[in-house]
Amino acid sequence: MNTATRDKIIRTAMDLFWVKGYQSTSVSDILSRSQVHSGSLYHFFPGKQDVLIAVLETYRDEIEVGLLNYAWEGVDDPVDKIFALLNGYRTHLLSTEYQYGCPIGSLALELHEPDPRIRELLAMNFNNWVDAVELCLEEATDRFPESLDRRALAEFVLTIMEGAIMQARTAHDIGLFDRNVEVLRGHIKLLMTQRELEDS
Amino acid sequence: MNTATRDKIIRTAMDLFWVKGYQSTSVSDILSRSQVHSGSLYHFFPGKQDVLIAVLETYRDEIEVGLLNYAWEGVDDPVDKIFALLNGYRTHLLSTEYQYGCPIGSLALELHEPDPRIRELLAMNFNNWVDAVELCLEEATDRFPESLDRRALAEFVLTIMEGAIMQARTAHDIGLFDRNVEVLRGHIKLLMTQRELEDS
DNA sequence: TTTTTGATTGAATGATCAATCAAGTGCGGT
DNA sequence: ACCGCACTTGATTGATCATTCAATCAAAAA
Repeated sequence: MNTATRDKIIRTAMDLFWVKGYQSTSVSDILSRSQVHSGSLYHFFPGKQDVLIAVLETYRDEIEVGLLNYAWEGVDDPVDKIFALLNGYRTHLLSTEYQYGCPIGSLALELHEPDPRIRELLAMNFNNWVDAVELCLEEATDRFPESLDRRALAEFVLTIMEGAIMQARTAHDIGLFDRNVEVLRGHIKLLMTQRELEDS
Repeated sequence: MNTATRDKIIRTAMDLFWVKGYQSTSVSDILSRSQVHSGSLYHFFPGKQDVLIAVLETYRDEIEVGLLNYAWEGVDDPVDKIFALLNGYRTHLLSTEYQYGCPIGSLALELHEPDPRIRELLAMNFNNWVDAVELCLEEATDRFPESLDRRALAEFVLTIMEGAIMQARTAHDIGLFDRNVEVLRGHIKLLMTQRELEDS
């Protein structure tokens, strides 16, 4: 199988879906940008929806190399890692003038009644993200109260990221992102203080 | 001006945009559902986008009667009000099998490069929501640390709502909503405990 | 009564959409 | 040399899209 063309389609679709969304991206947008002809696209994919599936599978398979390794370069402390991850999205927002938010979050809200496979892939992408944050929390387990529900807090961090991006993008104001992250930081500090009290 | 037809169009569009989103709702969807003919729609609105503008203006104008009064029925305590508001979205999510999330949040993420007027209306809707929560926090100002940034916490509450809906809807799992709200509740309790320490 | 005005009707338009397909190309195997 | 097959080309299809418009209606104003 000629992987080059297939991959060119996926990479182009990844970018277009990210910036314009799924519905607003036409198949011919993908074709003209990727310099591929319609017959080739339909040779590899039964339809537009299957391109989306391939895109979501790629995000799922590349979370480590495409996101985490990049955001965590030079960061060792597990708690710092969490905020480094958030800061990655902040940087993207700023450097693209609020055009690039979270590709998964945007798609999740855009596709209201998605195919079960698509919903599952979206959920899986969220899940992997939460897993990564949960791992950080587990690494730092001795700094948090024993009773902490680490999974719930990891899900909470995803929520902050998505909500902060949504608000900052809508208002074109990075302050909305920063204040949200600051409140999260305050919460995490409070949890750590609580643990210190437990230890003493 | 015949307000009846115009209003029928807006109400129908409100519902369709909420469930299907803006792009996935065709003008003929609005026409057939509202039993209005295309000429009438274009008599009142220059185009589809102007229907969206009217919808967003309606949300903006009716936040009190359409959302707050409903969610806060029989709730007096300002802190309870915040969670009652969140619970309103939870109820909608459940009773519609995850079809109805937050209409503003969905539109905000779906419209990637919106007309400035639309972006402004989306921001205004978020802003009014945050204002309402901030007012609750001000009513309860004596229960929170003096240094509390009430605006930031109100924005944070909106973030939780949007993020929690996004995750619960994607996974079709209300647990994701509930756990997010529980973490927020934990944070607010911690803030209140902090205030008690200040007072003693 | 006649005119004016706002609202309605619904067929028609052209653009754009996702998807199709028959004809071709190039290459590895025999 | 020949074949088989994966891939490419690009014109074409039919559906659907937002929008237009001339004709019509109803009721108030003149």
